[in-house]
Amino acid sequence: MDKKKHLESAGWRVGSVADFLGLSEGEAAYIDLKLTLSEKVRQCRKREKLTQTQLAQRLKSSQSRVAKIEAGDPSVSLDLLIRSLFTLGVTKTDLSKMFGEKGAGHG
Amino acid sequence: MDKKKHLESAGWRVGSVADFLGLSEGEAAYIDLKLTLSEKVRQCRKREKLTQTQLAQRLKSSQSRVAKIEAGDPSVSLDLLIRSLFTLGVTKTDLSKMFGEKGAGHG
DNA sequence: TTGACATATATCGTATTTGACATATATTTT
DNA sequence: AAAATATATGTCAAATACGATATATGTCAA
Repeated sequence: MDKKKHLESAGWRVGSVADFLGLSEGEAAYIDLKLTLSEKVRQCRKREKLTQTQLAQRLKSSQSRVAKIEAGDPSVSLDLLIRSLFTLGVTKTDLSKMFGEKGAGHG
Repeated sequence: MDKKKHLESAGWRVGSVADFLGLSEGEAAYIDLKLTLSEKVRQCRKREKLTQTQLAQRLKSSQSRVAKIEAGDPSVSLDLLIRSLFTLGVTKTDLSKMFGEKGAGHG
């Protein structure tokens, strides 16, 4: 987790953040994954040169929900995140690579 | 291909092929992914030698829902599937491998 | 500045997903 | 065999995720 490193370098004692918030390892990983994928949706949408409205049409959703997808809003499910990526042409193999890397890959 | 059989027995409304009912390519990939992950949940749970009831406790869910997770029931979200895997100790890297190894380039 | 377009945020009625429960059916143990 | 344990299936009210809509803010060109 390089998010952890980042927090640590900012002075947080991060080994215990999840505990402090009452989050299990699994819950933390789940939240972390959702944030990672929300960034990927924005990346892929821009790569395809689509507006949020255009992506929303393909998803049969709305611009406001796409905005929430990309903002990492907690009301957005993993289902919608992954369907968004599939709709943007991402394959399972591509997704696989996304899981391995993290964020913008600076590190 | 017995995947379709499996899908049908699990209650998915899968027509003869993924096409002529409005099942887009993205939607088909999404359903396929869910089925793959449901199998992984059972594998991982058994590897950990847990009962459905024990896993349900860790998930703060119920035995019947865990049964549905593993049966590939359509009422089970990707969120719950992936939270289950994380709860079973699967890492993002492990998940990455799951995505890669199956159905990536189906005919 | 204005106007046109893109994105963010809030609310709301609806649809889906949820845990809980009951109960049926394996499966294992004694 | 029966008892104990594990898993499957169906139902349902409540929680939550949804698309739609309105509106605010941002961006960029005329």
